[in-house]
This record gives sequence, C-alpha cells and structure tokens, in this order.
Amino acid sequence: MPELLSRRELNKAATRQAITDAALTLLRARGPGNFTVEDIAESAGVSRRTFFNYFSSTEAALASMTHGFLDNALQQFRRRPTDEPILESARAALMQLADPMTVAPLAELFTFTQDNAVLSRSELEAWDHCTEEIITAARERFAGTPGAVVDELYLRALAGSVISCGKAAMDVWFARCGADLSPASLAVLRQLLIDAMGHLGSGFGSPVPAASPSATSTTATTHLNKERL
Amino acid sequence: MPELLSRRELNKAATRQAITDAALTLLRARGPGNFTVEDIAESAGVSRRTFFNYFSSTEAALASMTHGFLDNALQQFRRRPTDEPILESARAALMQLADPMTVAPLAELFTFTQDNAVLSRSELEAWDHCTEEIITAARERFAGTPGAVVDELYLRALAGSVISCGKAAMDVWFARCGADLSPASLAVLRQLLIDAMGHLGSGFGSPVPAASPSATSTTATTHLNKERL
DNA sequence: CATTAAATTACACTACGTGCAAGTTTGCAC
DNA sequence: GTGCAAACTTGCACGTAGTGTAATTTAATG
Repeated sequence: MPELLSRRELNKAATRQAITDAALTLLRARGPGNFTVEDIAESAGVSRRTFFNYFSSTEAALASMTHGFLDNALQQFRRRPTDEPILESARAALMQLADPMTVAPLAELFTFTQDNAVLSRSELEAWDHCTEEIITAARERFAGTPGAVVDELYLRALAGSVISCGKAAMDVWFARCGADLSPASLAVLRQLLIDAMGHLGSGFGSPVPAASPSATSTTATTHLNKERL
Repeated sequence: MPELLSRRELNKAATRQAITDAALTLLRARGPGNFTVEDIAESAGVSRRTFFNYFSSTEAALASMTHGFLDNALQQFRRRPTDEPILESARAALMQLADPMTVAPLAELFTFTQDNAVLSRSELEAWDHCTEEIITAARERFAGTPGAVVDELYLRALAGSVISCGKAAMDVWFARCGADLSPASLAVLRQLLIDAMGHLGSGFGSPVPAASPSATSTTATTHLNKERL
C-alpha cells in the first residue's frame, strides 16, 4: 500500500496545519499582538523551537493563508491560454478569487489587519511576493512566442498594476461589505474586480468606467461612490 | 533674534540626523544585518533608549530616507494644477524624482535592499504609505470639483498602479544602471518613468509603447529589452 | 533488529522593544 | 538671575523574538 505521502510528510503537514490553526484561533480569541509564539506553540502541542522550524514569526504563520490565496490566483493565471490578451487573463484569474472557500480566510484576516501595523506589513509582503511571481509567469508567457523580446519595464509595471487593482478591489469590498461572504457580497467583489481591471484596461481615462455591455457595472460602481474608506 | 526653530527642535533634528547618519554609515561599512541598534546609538552618541525614542527599529531609521524621497514626490503631485489630467500630474510628479540630489540616498539604499529581506520589507511599507497619501491627495483633488462623487475603487486602483509603475521604473533602472547617478543614467530613469506611465495611460495595450513624439522613448525601451532583472 | 536520516526538543545566548523612574536640559515667568 | 514646569535623555529591568547547538525521539531502510 504505497501511499502518496510518506508518514513523515503527513506529520509535517499536520504539524504545520496545527500551528496555523492555533495561531488563527488565538488571533480570534485575543486579537492581534495579544499572544506570543509560546502561546501558539503550546496550543498547537509543539515546542517553541519547533514553531520556528516552520515559521519565522507569528505573522509569517498567519500570512501563510494569504500566500495560499494568492498562489491560487497565480495558478489560475498560468492556465489561461497563451494567446489571450494578458489583461484578460489577469481579469479571469482574479475572478476566481471571488469564491467563498477561497476568500473566507483572507476576509477574516482583513478584519484584524485593518488596525494592526505588524500584520498588514506581512500582508504587504505576501502581495509583493505574488507580484514577483506574476512577473515571472508573464515573462515566461511572452518568452513563449519566439522572436519576441521581453520588455522588463512593461512586465513589472503591468504586474504591479494588476496586483494593485486586485488589492484596491479587495480593500473597497471589505470597507463595503466587511467579512460578509454571502452571494450578494461576493457578487459585489466580483464586480469590483471587473471594474478595477476595466479602469486599468482603459488607461484610467475617466472615473466613470467605460460603457460596458453589463449594466451591473455602472450600478455597482454608483453604489460604491458613497463609500468612505 | 527670534529663530524659526527653537533650540529644542534644533536639538531633536540634530539627534535625528545623527542617528540616520550613523545608521547609513554602519550600513555602508558592515552591510545589512551586521550591526545592532546599540552600535548605531553609540556611533550617534546617544543611548540605546534614545534611539528607540526616535525610531522603532533599525529599518525604520533607514526607511526615513525613502519616506523623504516619496514625500517629495507627493508634494510635487499636490502642487500640480487641479484641472490637469491626473495621470499627467502623476507623470510630472514622478519626473521630479529623477534628480541627483533626490534619488541619491534611495539609490544607495537599493544597493543593500536587493538581497536583504528585512530591509526590502520596510521599503515596501514606505511605498505603501505613499500610496495611501496619494489616495488622500487624489480624493481631495476630485472632491474639489463640486458635485463630483468620488469613486473609491478608481482612486485606489489608480494610485496603486501609479506607484507600481514608479516602482517598476526604479527597479528596472537600478538593474540597468546600478547606483550610477550620472546625467546619462538619470536620463534613462526619466525615460523609464515616462514609458511606464505611457503603458499605464494606454491600458497596457501592447508591450511596445505607443508611437510618441519623442524618439528617445522607443530607443531607450529597446535597450532595456535585453535586460534581465 | 540495527542503522541511518529526519524531525523534535531543551537549553543557552544575543538582540529587540517597552515601561518606568530617575536625571538633565530647555522654555518661560517673575 | 531664580524658580518652576515641561520636554528630552538616560539607565535599568523585564518579557519576548529568533537562532545555534547538541541531545533525544521518531520514521524509513535493509
């Protein structure tokens, strides 16, 4: 009975999971900054030292969720057809994120990140890490078409902007809907992502998104105009 | 003889300066991570405790330079005419950064930031902080025209993208020219900033920038195509 | 079962960041 | 100047973060 994962790997995965679970539980119970690495380790049933064998800090443990979230987006991007306009690929990839299972952990993290400097710092790092990976993915994509010379500036400016738009959409969404994961709320997020990418695709010509076939766009945007962030 | 700054404020400014100077000197001498807060304090002639009265960490002390750099850009943005297209204002503001005095400290920091996780982390924070301030500035700008409703998504997506483009230009510039501050090198940076904003303004339609009146654009971009970052 | 490699653990040590209670300097009024 | 109050600096102590190391436990292999 040759299992796919050895017992070693299973144990490691379990330990890792136990640590992140414990961290999240403590975050929920006591709020950010009100618990130590030792608390997490004890709660996870491992030693303090073992914690550091898995994560370099409390924030890193929590940010692993954001990484999972963003890795998902990256995966979506990579499996888009190569001949598709790159902005459309990005849009499609971001769209997959407006999924209950996917955003749930991130939405909860947002609740605590809002008023905590240390946490938002590692969130920033996660988004930046994702940007670098998108740059790599996009570079490979363009390199695929033979003879084409890849413009690093174009790549980096594009990837950074796409991520910024995704981030902007999530920020506005969270300010608007909080951690609400209802279908209606997710529809808002989806529309925000579409609108943000629309702005990007049209060169931010006007605050009012260009007339699109979908009537929902204008409506959703109008609602959000009243928002204070 | 009523001085503009009281002795107290002068002393504080001097202490602050002494600390950042000491930090930079040590960074140059020993490289990132190879000196402690105590080293900086001693070198600046203050106590360890006083250091923490000014900065919350070594990185914060070094990042104060980046903050100065970005605050400069923000100032430039704010003093642009209100009726100017916002992307043009952003372009003009970024352009001011390609100035020897202004980029010098940042360029040097880049040298160390490249291969150091802790440093780049606080750099990220500085850029993010600047993004938030641009959002505020842009919001006030739009709120100036009465009756206009401000679209938070547009604001945040735009500000984030502009900053990303500025960052992309600086990254490529540094990869291309290192810490070179010669007129030729700065001209490259200026052109990169223009090109990046050009990509943004045209919705990233094509890796090759739209035909522009300036012939330099295409040339500079072509050179950079060979770049590996 | 024995051997080997990997993972966990305890321990020690340096450095970080902060609260607190001194001491010192500056500003201001008299 | 003298005195006083507020601001700034300093030393000390304390808890926590993160890392090196060596010993111990656990899993895989033959």
